[in-house]
Amino acid sequence: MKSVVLNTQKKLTLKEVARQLGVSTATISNAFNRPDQLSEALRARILSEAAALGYHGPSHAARSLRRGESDVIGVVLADSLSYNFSDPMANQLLKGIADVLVENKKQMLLLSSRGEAASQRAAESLPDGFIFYGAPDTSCFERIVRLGKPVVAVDFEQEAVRSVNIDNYQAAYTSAESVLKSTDGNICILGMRIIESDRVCRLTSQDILCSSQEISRQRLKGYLDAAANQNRNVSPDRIWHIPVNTPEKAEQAAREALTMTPRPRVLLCMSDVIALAALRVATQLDIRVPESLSVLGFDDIPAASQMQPALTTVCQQSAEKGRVAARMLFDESTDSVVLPTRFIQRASAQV
Amino acid sequence: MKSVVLNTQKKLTLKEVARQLGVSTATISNAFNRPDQLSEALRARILSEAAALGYHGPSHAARSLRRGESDVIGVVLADSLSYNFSDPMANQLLKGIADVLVENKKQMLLLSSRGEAASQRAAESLPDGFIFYGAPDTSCFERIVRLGKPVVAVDFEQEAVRSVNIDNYQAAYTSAESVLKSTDGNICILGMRIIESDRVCRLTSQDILCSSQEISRQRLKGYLDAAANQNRNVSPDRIWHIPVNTPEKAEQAAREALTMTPRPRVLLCMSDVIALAALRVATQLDIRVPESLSVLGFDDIPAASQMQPALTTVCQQSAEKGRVAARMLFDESTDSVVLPTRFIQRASAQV
DNA sequence: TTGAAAGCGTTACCAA
DNA sequence: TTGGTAACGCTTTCAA
Repeated sequence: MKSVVLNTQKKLTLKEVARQLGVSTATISNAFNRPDQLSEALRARILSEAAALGYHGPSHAARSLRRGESDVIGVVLADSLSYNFSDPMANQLLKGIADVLVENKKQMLLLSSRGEAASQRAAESLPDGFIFYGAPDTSCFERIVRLGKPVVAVDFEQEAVRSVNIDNYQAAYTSAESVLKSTDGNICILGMRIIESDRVCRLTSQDILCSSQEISRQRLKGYLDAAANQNRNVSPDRIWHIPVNTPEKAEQAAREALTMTPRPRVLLCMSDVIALAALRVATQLDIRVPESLSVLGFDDIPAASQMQPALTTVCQQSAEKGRVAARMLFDESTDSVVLPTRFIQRASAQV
Repeated sequence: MKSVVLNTQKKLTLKEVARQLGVSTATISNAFNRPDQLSEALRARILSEAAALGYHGPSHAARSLRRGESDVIGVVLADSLSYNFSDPMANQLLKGIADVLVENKKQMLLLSSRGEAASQRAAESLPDGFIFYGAPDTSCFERIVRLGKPVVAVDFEQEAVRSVNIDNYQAAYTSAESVLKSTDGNICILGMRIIESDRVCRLTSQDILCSSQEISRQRLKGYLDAAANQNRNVSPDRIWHIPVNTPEKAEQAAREALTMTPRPRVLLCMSDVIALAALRVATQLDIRVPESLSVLGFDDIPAASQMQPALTTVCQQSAEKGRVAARMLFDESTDSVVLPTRFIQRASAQV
């Protein structure tokens, strides 16, 4: 990359500034890093003259090589950055993390655990600590954990790494129970990433058997147990797999579900993005909510309460998750935590 | 920060690995950075043995000190990171930037131009280039520009710095013209950050006079000119200032506007966030859109087309803005560009 | 294909 | 309060 030449005739280093100001390098360094090590007057003079010279502070690379710290925290996202920026939950999480990083004077480097190996690996040694959001690529995760720096896992669990989670099973069970208790009729379940497939489709009885710790599986189990508890069976062909949590895919699944016969009376959705899509499809199909259809969401994203009708859902404070995770990075004595969730009853499903 | 001790008895450096594997440091370095400089077999052996030893690649700090490049790009946001994560336009922009950075094997460091000076300044020398989103704090901007590294400005203009913009005046003028042409009656304008105030309020005639290059001012001028062109005057007390582009503040302003007498027949909103809030308030007040009220937005965020009724608005491809800006960083021969916008007619305002 | 050695720009120790 | 100086871990040139 070419660079604009300004008042710089040669590379301006701390050493050079020291020479020009007639003081030692240590003094310049102290002026920038340890105000208490020199007189206020001298420091002021150095700072202003350095700026006049065009020197705006020590090189980050040299500084962090020498100190062994970069003041940068890496946030490793399970999916591509691109995807995460359009996911409301990820945004809330990042927001929470950002708040705490600012408080602690750290900067935020965004990484993806699916990132192209070679190019990203070089950057992995930069941060002083890591927050992983969502179950990452295993090799990436292990590599980073081996660095021996503080690591916090959000929304998944791994031995020897502290984590921030919610009880997905319990939250799903409780919310579904509340809704089902007061609403008879057929049930459909819409969830993201239940199986390995990149298309919207229904499950098979085989798919149900597989159990795992993944979020979607936990929620599925919660919904199914709540239904079973009322002697209501949900057959696999009434459960939709949605490959990615986007409005487009969700609408497709919702349309399939709401046009099947017999039509469902209750839609249990594993995310608000899905539930909101379902509400839109219901409107298009002239199905009245909650009179003819109850819709349950999960997450409580900002749009959930703004929707008409407002969405009944489970609130998980994603920003708070981010804050807690970031604080764990700075306080190594904190243990893993399971954050509480709250069932929020609004208009889309009466209780 | 304490660190977990694993199979590491002492600090594992490239040099140490070289010693243990019985080869030179240059060879190890080449194994990681220049595959063509040694035999495939040797490289494979080195990589695997190094990993076994617990060495996962060169230190970023040392590497970037030596090379003078970090492979990190800084994205400097005008507001706090926290705010940007809840702004749909910012998310789209970041998404676009992320796509191009991944292609070019760069990592993304998030900075705020309002960030606490001291803590952030140290990190400012890390990136190889910068994208500024939104008019930044002047001192931060100047400091970074002086670094002499590639810089691209998005949504504002500054001498000597290439930028990516849209024509806010024109877009506002054209869209307002289309809507006003077919709809008589009173007009209200709702915009964010028109004046310096942290409360929702109406403008005064004095406020109108001040002109600036800021986005909101440009859009305001566009709306006012389009109205004037039809001999329709919009008095200052029919123009609302909203301090921050959030649904809450926007709803407050929309409620004030929609309950005033005489009630407006047209609402020109400077963002979709505001326009969508207005649509919700209209629903609450039983005002029919578009029969009794036309609402015009700006941005075309994803939620705009999902709303009932769908929002008539101006599409500015924010993700594309991000992509273009990022590409400019890597191709210094590109000049500033003004991206086109498109008027999108949907249900909230008939044309 | 490999080895030796010279910095890259700082910080922090120790002495003055 | 200040100044010299030895690392920090790596890349790259040059010679073998």
